[in-house]
Amino acid sequence: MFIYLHEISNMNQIIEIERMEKAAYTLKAISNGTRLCVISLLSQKEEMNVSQLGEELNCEQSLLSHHLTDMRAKGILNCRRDGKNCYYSLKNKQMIQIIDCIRTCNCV
Amino acid sequence: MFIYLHEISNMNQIIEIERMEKAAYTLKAISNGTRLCVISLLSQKEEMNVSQLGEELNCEQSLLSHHLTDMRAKGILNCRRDGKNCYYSLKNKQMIQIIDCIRTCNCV
DNA sequence: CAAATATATGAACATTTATTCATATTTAAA
DNA sequence: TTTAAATATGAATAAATGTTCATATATTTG
Repeated sequence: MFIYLHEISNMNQIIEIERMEKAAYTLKAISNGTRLCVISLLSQKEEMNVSQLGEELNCEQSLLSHHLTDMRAKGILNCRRDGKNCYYSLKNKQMIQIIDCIRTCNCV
Repeated sequence: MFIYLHEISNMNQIIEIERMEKAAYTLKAISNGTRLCVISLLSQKEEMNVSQLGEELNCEQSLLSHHLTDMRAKGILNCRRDGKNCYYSLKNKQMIQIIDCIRTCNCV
């Protein structure tokens, strides 16, 4: 089955959709209270290990680990092992902007 | 059952968690390719009716309607009826910032 | 090496979100 | 005043996310 380009009403629009899909993928990965708190904490503290995060967030070990593992898999966090501990940090400092944006945005 | 304030390790943290939960609520409501496209379009065009949005987004009528209704219910969009048409617009212009933020953020 | 600590993993289940389909509602126009 | 157009709604289902629990892995320490 063939698709002719002229049948596509607006090529730019299609590319925009693709970008928005990609953005949605990242947004989904942070659209959760616990995850946003992790990002917020890491925007202040550069690096924290899982136990530290767990204490601050009052989040059960396994659940937090799942969140962290997933955020890491989706390119939001970095992880570095030091002995028994794993230190997480923001992969992309820009992510803080989203938190700031949410903070200043009067919708929140 | 009583809760004593001194048992709460960090009151600010708790408030932060609450804020992040609220932020997550809004973020969830926009963390979808189609929804982000709606916001993006409305950041350029002020107002669009459902048919116009449907054409641009190549999205089935009922599905789009569900998205719009939900975004409206969650305080993201406004809706105004004019004859047979319903015109949607951004309730909060600030929402554009999130789109911009996503655009410039190199994570996307 | 055995025990303890920190963290990860996988499976099962619960909850949310997305999608489809059929039908209802509203308004305009023939 | 029936018909068509634009949009909404609800129920059913599918797919994605969140949560829990039991257990695994890695590392350190006695």
